Amino acid sequence: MSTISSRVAVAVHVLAFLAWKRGEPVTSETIAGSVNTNAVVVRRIVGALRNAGLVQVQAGAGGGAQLAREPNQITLLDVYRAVEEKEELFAVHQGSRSCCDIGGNIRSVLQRVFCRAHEAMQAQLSQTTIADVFRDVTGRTAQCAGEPSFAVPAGAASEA
Amino acid sequence: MSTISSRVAVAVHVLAFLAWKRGEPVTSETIAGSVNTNAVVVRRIVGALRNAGLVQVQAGAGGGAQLAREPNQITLLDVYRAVEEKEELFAVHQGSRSCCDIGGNIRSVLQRVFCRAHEAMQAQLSQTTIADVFRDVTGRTAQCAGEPSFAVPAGAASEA
DNA sequence: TGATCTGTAACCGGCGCGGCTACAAATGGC
DNA sequence: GCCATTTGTAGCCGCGCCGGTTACAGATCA
Repeated sequence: MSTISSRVAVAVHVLAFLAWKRGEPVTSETIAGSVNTNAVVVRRIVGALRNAGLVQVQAGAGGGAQLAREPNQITLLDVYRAVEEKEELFAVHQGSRSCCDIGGNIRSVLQRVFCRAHEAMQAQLSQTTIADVFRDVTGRTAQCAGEPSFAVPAGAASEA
Repeated sequence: MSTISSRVAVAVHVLAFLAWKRGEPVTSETIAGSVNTNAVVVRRIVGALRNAGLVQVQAGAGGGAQLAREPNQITLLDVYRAVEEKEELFAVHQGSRSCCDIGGNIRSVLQRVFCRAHEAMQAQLSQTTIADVFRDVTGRTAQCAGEPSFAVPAGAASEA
């Protein structure tokens, strides 16, 4: 279980919405209407996006949030890092150091392997921008192929 | 936050331990000593590995778990899929369908993008085997490629 | 000044996870 | 057959994260 929190998805939604309402400040209440959540939740996420320099926010009457960059200059990796401050994707337990070679040394090995996997995921995220998402969302419900193929020799080990 | 549960890390640890105690059944109590956790937790994870065909388990006196494949025939992707039945890595909210184009269509777009990222991570996991982990942990190469007793596919549950 | 909007703290309920106990069932030694 | 060992699994608990909500101070503009 334990998925990555929906903050990433909500943040992408917010940025796509701001790309739509280009130029005018949008209030957290309005955004919350599209995202279908609470305005405070939106403000929390917008705050993280502001800290990352992805949006500009102005308080007070007539205020709201706007994009701080061109949509094609914001990758989903930027968004991921802005709202998910986790540094490790995989949790690693603490092996028993006084038992055997395995328990004493496996932690660092696992951290290295899992870090590579995490980086591969982030590299893929960096290939998509808010502009891409905006185009796919607004452009006539672009064909949603639900079954992507797998470019991995995974079966090699699972049947051998 | 919300990391992937430590079950993956524990499962890899268990398999590396079984690769070390090659040939003899190992009890959940013994494994728990190396992993530094509870025996029931180990049994839960070993059960998942058994369902995935990665280990053989025998109940009763003198029982325990053994590898069901060569260590170099078990990838971390196999392990990940065995213990983490989650199909989606990223949680995606439900946008408001009655608001605008964004809220109504973003869900499928996000699912597609996040699915690609998830697959990239899995592809990287498939590049590492239990034999690799065992070698890195112990500094030795796994004693593989000489043990014929392990090629038994399914029918022979009891050996020796 | 008053209305609007952000920023943030505080609290809540839900849920996944790991640790733990307890017990039935399977298994092998005697 | 009997007993010790071990798995399998059902519960229960506490912890921590997450999203939802209320409340309120500060900023901003007409």
